Amino acid sequence: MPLTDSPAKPHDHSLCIEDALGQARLICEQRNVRLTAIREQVLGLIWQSHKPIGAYDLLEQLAKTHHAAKPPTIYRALEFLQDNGLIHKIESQNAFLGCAHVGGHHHGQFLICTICGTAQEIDEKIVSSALENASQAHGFRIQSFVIEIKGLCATCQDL
Amino acid sequence: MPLTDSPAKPHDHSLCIEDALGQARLICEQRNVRLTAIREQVLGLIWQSHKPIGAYDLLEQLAKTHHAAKPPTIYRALEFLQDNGLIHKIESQNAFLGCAHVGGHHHGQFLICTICGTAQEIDEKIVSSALENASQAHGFRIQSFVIEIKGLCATCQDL
DNA sequence: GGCGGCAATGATATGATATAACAATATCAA
DNA sequence: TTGATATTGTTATATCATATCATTGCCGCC
Repeated sequence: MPLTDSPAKPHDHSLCIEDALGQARLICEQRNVRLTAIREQVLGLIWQSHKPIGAYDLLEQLAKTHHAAKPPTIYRALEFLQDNGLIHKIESQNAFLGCAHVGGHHHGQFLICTICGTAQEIDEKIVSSALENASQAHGFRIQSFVIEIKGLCATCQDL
Repeated sequence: MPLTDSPAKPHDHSLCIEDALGQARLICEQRNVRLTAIREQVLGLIWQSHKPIGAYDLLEQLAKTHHAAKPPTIYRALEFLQDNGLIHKIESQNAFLGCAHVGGHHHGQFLICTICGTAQEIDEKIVSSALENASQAHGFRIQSFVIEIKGLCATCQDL
């Protein structure tokens, strides 16, 4: 069962990527949307790292094989991937990350290490229900949320 | 007791502003840092709205009375105000908001209305302890966090 | 008071992130 | 095949943010 839940643990990351791409193809087929070559390539580039990656860094990578790539090329692919729940944007870094829980509801919770830069996506019921309770207490109805927790991952604490 | 906890409730907002500026002067005196004219003016401009405001919108306002104002002018003031816990940045909007709980620890929790744009700062123990629990479960040590909840405020739900 | 050091601001330039608008091409169903 | 729609190409520009160095202001110290 690849798509390891922890970027901190060592693992064969090429399996993560293949798995993510495989899931993406399935999802897109189910949703009847087109995972075109550009979109798939961008998703692959995003999955090559457990760190969020910026749009212009992606562009630089993409441009190596796709000479015509320009900012809109990347941003369109990113928009598509977000709309279909395949990636998340880390708002506090203007950077993008593969979604570790495709298919589910789509607001992530992220643990972002301030040393190594990895971002681990979690999906903790205790967090979402706390948000729900707190919001209700203020008469507020949730549509979505941004949860970005900064600190030290297990590995970097031991350095 | 001004500095109302809910921008949704009607209130005399000029009191909010005066109160915020008064608190800011106190804090800066205590911390032995200078709340200069520019910094105070920027803080006042930020407090004129319960909506997060962008740096260039602030610049436009500031420039009306301060002809020399340029982007660095604003960003320096914003940095100072953030460093001293007087404002927050809303990461998902690249915009700034007065801090409703000056003096305390400094990561906010925000309820942001997708209709009217107001952002209410809350400080719910249930949320912070849920984040703490969830992080610990993953061996992660929290340094700070970004919590931005989007949805409908009480007022806009009734429209 | 004047002088030296540091904090704050001025000024210019540029970097980094993101989108608008329209043209050209590809895909696919009828 | 053709027409409708989605995708990509292309150019330009909007928006957000910082680097750098010069100048000014503040304040303690002699």
